[in-house]
Amino acid sequence: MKQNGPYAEIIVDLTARRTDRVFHYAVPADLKDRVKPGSRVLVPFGGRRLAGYVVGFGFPERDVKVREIAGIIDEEPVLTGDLPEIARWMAESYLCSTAEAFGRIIAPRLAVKATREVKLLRPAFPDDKLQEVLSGLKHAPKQAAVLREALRGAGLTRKELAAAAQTSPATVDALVKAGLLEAKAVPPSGLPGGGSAAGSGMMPLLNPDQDKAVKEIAQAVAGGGFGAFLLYGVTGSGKTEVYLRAIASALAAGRQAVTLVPEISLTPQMIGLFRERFGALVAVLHSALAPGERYREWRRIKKGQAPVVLGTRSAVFAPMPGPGLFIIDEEHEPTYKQDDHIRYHAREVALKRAQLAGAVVVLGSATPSLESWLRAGRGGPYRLLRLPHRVDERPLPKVCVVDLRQEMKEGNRGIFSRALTSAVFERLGKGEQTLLFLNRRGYSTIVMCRECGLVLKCVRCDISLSYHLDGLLRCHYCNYTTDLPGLCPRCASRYIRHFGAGTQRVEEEARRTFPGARIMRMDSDSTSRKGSHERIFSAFRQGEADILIGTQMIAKGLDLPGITLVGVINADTTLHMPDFRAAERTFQLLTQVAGRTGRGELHGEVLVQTYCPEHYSITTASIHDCEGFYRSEMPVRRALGYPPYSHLARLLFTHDDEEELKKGAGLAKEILDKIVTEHDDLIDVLGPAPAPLSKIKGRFRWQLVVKGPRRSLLRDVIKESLEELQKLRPAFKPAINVDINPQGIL
DNA sequence: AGCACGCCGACT
DNA sequence: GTCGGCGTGCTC
Repeated sequence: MKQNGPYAEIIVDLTARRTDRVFHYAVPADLKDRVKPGSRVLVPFGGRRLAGYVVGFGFPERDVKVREIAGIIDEEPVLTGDLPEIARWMAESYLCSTAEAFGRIIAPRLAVKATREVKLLRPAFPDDKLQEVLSGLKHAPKQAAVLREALRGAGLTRKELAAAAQTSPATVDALVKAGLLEAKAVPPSGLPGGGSAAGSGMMPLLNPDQDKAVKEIAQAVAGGGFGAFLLYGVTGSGKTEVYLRAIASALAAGRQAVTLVPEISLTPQMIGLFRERFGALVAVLHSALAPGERYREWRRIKKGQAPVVLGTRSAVFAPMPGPGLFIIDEEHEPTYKQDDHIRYHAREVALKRAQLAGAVVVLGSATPSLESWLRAGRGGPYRLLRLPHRVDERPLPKVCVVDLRQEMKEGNRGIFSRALTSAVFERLGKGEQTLLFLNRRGYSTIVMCRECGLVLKCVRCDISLSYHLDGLLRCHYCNYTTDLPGLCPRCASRYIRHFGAGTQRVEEEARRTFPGARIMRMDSDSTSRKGSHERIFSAFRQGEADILIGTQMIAKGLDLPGITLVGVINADTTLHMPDFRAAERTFQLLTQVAGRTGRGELHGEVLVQTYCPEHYSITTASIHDCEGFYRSEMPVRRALGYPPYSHLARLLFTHDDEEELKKGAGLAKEILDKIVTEHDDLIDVLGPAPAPLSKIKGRFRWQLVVKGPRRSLLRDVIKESLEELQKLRPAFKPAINVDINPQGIL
């Protein structure tokens, strides 16, 4: 960053290739002390005023008339440390403007000021009085719930506690007033005196695997250089404890640590766990924070007062002064990839920041992504740490695979197999709970033979063909099309057709099959209202229903100890998504679902219904064999040139006139082909083809899939083609959206 | 992205 | 003779 000149170098807040460069502005005398690198300022630009980011100081290259900065937006610089460099790297890697990257980094709008005390609440009575206190609250169930939450996660604020118990802060106040909860004030600038990092939490003993992992990570952190670990631990193997110890080692080295968790895991219990261990050193960042709270946390992080950061995806941009550790829990989760605006991957950003800062990255998962698994292999850049044993040594649940073809042959065409039906009846008889899990309904319809399980796939891309209203089957990668066959090409059955059942149909059939059972349904329809998601969970946890039917969202995160049976209605919907990650998603989903059961005292069983019982993603998931899955899937990816052996980009073209769109996408293809031949044919351009969702809000969508082994080359080729296309405007009509390494091709 | 400047058709 | 079409070019 240049510091040698009187003029502020500023990137203006515009998303256009032509303006994505430095502009120089004079700094008025009254702002001299406040305009610094990383400041956000207001500048005149053309006829209007724009926000701009100060990136340095210098002189304009040519003689231009320099205007004056009109004002300053924030009291202090917002882009400090490595963040400007990260923005440049993001602009480069994800093909967006620098201003956009800046915007994303400071995104959750930094409101102004608001700095007041935080009060953490904890129970104010001895443990042996608990029963007594709870029985005293028999007629105040809300208060009892609050108290239970306070016991689970010591050190939550009034609002957090209220949210955890699904009540209002007033209930919490009542308990404080009754003297059952006490408030401990923590100044927002709360480094406890003496520099002691520890909160009051007890440290559980480590098993040998955990101990080894902690030692290796701590050693790397102390070393002060870049390093990356894949912490591969089965469900319940105590990864979180390893994280907490690793964080302590970063604090000991005088550095800060960021822990990213998927949205769904950032529960009050999780926050409580961190606060218990690290007290006021913890800052929490997530989307639900009010602007004032967010700003408070942001400032504490920036000043180094809160060196333990816990948050969701965007917390990867937290402004730590000297980051020493980045932890990404459930690193395989697709939520770490932003799927609108700038399509960044938090894992990649964390790795980049760690490289810049000389920090350590820990990627934790029970089912690591293939990308990370490959990198943790022999000769790869990550070190593999294994936690093969569950802390409580409880066995993983038994998984049974039910062959729906067999059901079909024996005349059962319903949604529930006989095995699942009788297993549900068994739970109903014992008063235990069942979870019926329905994978998200395929957004595009696939065609399957119900007798032999054959799914028609593109011979070139190995992607399931989607059935379209025009009666054709089509590959969304390369646009190969074919007619819908009347008979199954493998077994000549007539029962080859498109299919898929929604949650409502499952609910109807469940009500018919299990009369008298209390059934709850949870999907995006029934949970659109905020908080209803949590409400359904808590009602179910309290035994208000026997059967819970739901989609994706119930597979993750939440504890439902009463469940002893999980039924996966149809594993094939995920398995045959028209996406190269379909098998991986299926494996992860089944593994996660299996992790939902047998968490309480009772042990659990999982029944997976499928027409493809011999598919490796199902056979390996059923015996909890992650590595077996990789052994089967990796060669497939390698043979077809998919990630992790290559990089893939999706260019999405949208326009409201379909003809113009097709023309534009075709033109883009020609231009890409031309550039690619200049580059040694290391890159494949597939399509154009209609996107799986071929029309959204009246806008048609077509896509090109570009893949190649080298990411930088892929990016350069796309960049060049985008520039060519821009030159052709306005004759070239469609809007273009680029996603480098998309998680799915929706 | 906006907003100007600029060079050709139908209006007072 | 003027209002306004939107092509193209710049913004410190």
